[in-house]
Amino acid sequence: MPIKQGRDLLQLVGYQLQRASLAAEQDARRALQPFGVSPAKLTALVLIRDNPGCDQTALGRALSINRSSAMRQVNILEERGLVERRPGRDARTNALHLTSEGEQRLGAMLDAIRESDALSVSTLTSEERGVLRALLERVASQKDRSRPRKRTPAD
Amino acid sequence: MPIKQGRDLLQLVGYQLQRASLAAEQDARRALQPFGVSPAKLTALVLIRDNPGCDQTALGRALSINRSSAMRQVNILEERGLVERRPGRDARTNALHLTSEGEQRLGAMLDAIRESDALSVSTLTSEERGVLRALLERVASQKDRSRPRKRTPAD
DNA sequence: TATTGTTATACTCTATAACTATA
DNA sequence: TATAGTTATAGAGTATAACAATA
Repeated sequence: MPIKQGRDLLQLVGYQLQRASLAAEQDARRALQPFGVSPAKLTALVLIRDNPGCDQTALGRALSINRSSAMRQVNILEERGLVERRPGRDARTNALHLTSEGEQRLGAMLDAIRESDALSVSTLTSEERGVLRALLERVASQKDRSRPRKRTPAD
Repeated sequence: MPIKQGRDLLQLVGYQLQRASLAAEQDARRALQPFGVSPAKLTALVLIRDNPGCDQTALGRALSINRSSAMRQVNILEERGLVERRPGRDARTNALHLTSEGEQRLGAMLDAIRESDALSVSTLTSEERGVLRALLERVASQKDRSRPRKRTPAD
């Protein structure tokens, strides 16, 4: 017998967000499996491609992780030959770039993820998808989340 | 200098879902911190309260985790005196119930989470929140996610 | 002093695989 | 055979705290 989700959960936007996000993430993970990367790593690759020469700390901020965690991700992408560290704007920083292999593979990954994304929301009309994306963008980019904000994720 | 999110990311509903979900989850985590539980554990508590006597495997399915992972969560909730295992419908199964302390604490947790949830979507009108919840529900409960589905999370 | 990268360490959450005891 | 619980183990992802080099 299946479990009931009562009103206390269903009324929470955060609960629905989590469930929808998890479902889409699993779809994406499956689609990216042949490439051996997670959805988060694909995001990192796209950010590096679109911000060539960025440093690890900035990348981490964009991914909502701290620079130590960002380093780990970059290490993995570098080991796989997708990303390289070049000398940065000063002697402390690395400039991140995709390798040519990284650029090539990323193209195929994006094809796969676009297909998977469409499947994740295949029950919505094209207009509804637009509405959803716009509402989500407002929630995600809401600056004041009340409460004392001190650090950006934590560091 | 901040990092640019190009169109390749912004056009993906899954990307926006993940960002909005993460933001709301962090809000929830902060709100629940005084209670020492994560958002996922709150979900487990509500599901147990609303499905008294359910077993661990069913709980896991509702949480999209397998029975081994469900066990770990129940162990923690039991250690904290919020949940108890009683004899189940047959000798293999446990019947999960909230303790009286669990019921009491859950009430306060729900107050906190409702407030946090409202803050997470405070830039949306009440109507927009309803639209968002409805759209998310359809994405989350979409049954056919194409591709060969065999196991429910994995087991 | 502040910042970047780095390392070591630990924690949370999840999964897999195997075992047991039931059914 | 199939199912529920359990255990041991491993992996991914993140965090904290320190340190060195540089600004």
